[in-house]
Amino acid sequence: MIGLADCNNFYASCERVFKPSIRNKPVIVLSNNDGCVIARSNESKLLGIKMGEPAFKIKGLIKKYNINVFSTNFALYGDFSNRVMEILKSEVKSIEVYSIDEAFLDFSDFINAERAISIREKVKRWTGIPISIGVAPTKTLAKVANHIAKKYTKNGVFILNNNNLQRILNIFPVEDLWGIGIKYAKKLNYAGIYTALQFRDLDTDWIKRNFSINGVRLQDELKGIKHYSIESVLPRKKTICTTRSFGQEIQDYMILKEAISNFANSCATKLRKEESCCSSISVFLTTNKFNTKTSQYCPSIDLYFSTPTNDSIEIVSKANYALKMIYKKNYLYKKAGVIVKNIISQEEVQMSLFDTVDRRKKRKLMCSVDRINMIMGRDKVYLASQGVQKRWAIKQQQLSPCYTTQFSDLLTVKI
DNA sequence: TCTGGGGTCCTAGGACCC
DNA sequence: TCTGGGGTCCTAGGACCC
Repeated sequence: MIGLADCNNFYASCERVFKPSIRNKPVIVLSNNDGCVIARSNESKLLGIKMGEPAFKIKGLIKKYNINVFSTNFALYGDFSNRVMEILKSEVKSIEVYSIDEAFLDFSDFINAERAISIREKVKRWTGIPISIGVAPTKTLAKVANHIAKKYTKNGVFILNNNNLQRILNIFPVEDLWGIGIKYAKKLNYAGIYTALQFRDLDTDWIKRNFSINGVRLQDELKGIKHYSIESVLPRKKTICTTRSFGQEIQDYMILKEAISNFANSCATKLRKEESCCSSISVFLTTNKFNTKTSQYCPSIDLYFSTPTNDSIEIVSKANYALKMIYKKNYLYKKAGVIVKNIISQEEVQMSLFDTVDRRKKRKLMCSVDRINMIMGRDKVYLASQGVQKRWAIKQQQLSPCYTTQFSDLLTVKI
C-alpha cells in the first residue's frame, strides 16, 4: 500500500504555529509582490476566497472579515517542510518528497488506521503542522484517499480498500483526480463524465485518443494497476529557472541588468547544489500583459556554452550578454527570468580540446563562495553586477518573522 | 495602484539521415 | 499524369502538477 501525507493549508498553518492568536481565524498567504492568494485557511475558504485570486480584488473582504494577510515566507515554509519530512522519514521504510507539503509513504510492510493516526499525531505534536494521510494500492488512489481524509474524516486518515473503493469513486468528482486539470475536466463533463467511477469504466481507446497515454495510466491506476512507484531518489532536474515579477515596471537597462545578474547567479547556485552543469541558457523579458494601454514586447533568447558549466561568473556574463541582445528601450518591463537548460551531471562534462578556462581553479572559487554563503548567510559574497540597491526587488509588505532560521527573529516570550 | 513561481511529460511536425 | 520507405532528433505548444 502507498500513503500520501499532505499538510493541511500548509503555508497558512506555518504562519499559525508561532502566532496562536490567529488560530481559528481566517488567514491567507499571498504570492510574490503580494499579488495573488496562494494559500488559505479553512475559515478563508468558507468566506469564498478563491485560489489564485488577485489580492486587490478582495480588499473589501479582507477588511470586512478582518482576514490575517501574509506575504510568502519561503524560509519559514521550507524549514517547516524539512522538519515534517524528517519525521515522516523516520516512521516508514522510504518516502518520496513530492512537493513542499506532500510526501508519498511506503507502507508495503504494513498499514492500519492506528499506525497512520500515530504518524499524524507525531507530526502535529513535534511541528504544530496538521496533516492528512490517505492510503491506497496506487499513487492516484492514495491521492483520492487523501482528499477523503481531509474532507470527510475527523482523524485525518482514510484507507481505501476493496470494500469502499466503488462507493468512493462513485462520489469522487472527476475534476479532482490527479492528472485531470481544467481543460480535461471540461472535455469530460461535455462528454457526460462527472465521476471517477465513470472515468474508470470508459473505453480505453477513447481515453487514449483524447487524453494521451497519461489518461490511460490514470485509468489503470484507478483500477489498482500500479504505474507509478515511490521514487525516494530525486532525479536530476532538466531545467532550472529563476524568474520574478518586479515590484514596479522597469525601463532602465542598468536595473534590469542587476536583476538578470541576480537571477543568473541564483540559477548557477542551484545548479551547483544539484552537482549539475548546464549547456544552454535562456533569458526573457516581458512587459505587463495586464496593461492593455502600453505596447507589449516579450523577447527571449537562447545561448549555448561551448563547455557545460555551473560557474556563476560565466553564467552571469552570458546572461548579461543575452539581455543586451534582446533589450529595447521605450518599453516598461514587468517581469524577467533566466532559465538554464540541457543539464547534465557535473561529473559528465565533456571538456573541450581548445578550452582556455582553468576549470579546476574556478570550481574551487565557487566552492568557497558557496561555503561562505552557507555559513554567513545567503548572498554575503556576490558578483558586483548583481548590484546593491535591488531597485527591482519584489514587494512583501506583510512578511512574518523567520522564526526558525534567523537568530534575530527568534520568538520572544514575556513572562 | 494592484494579477506568482518552478517544474514535468507528451505529441505533432519539421528537418535531417540513408 | 506520375515523385518511397524507414528512421532519428529537436522544438514548440499544450496539458498537467505543486
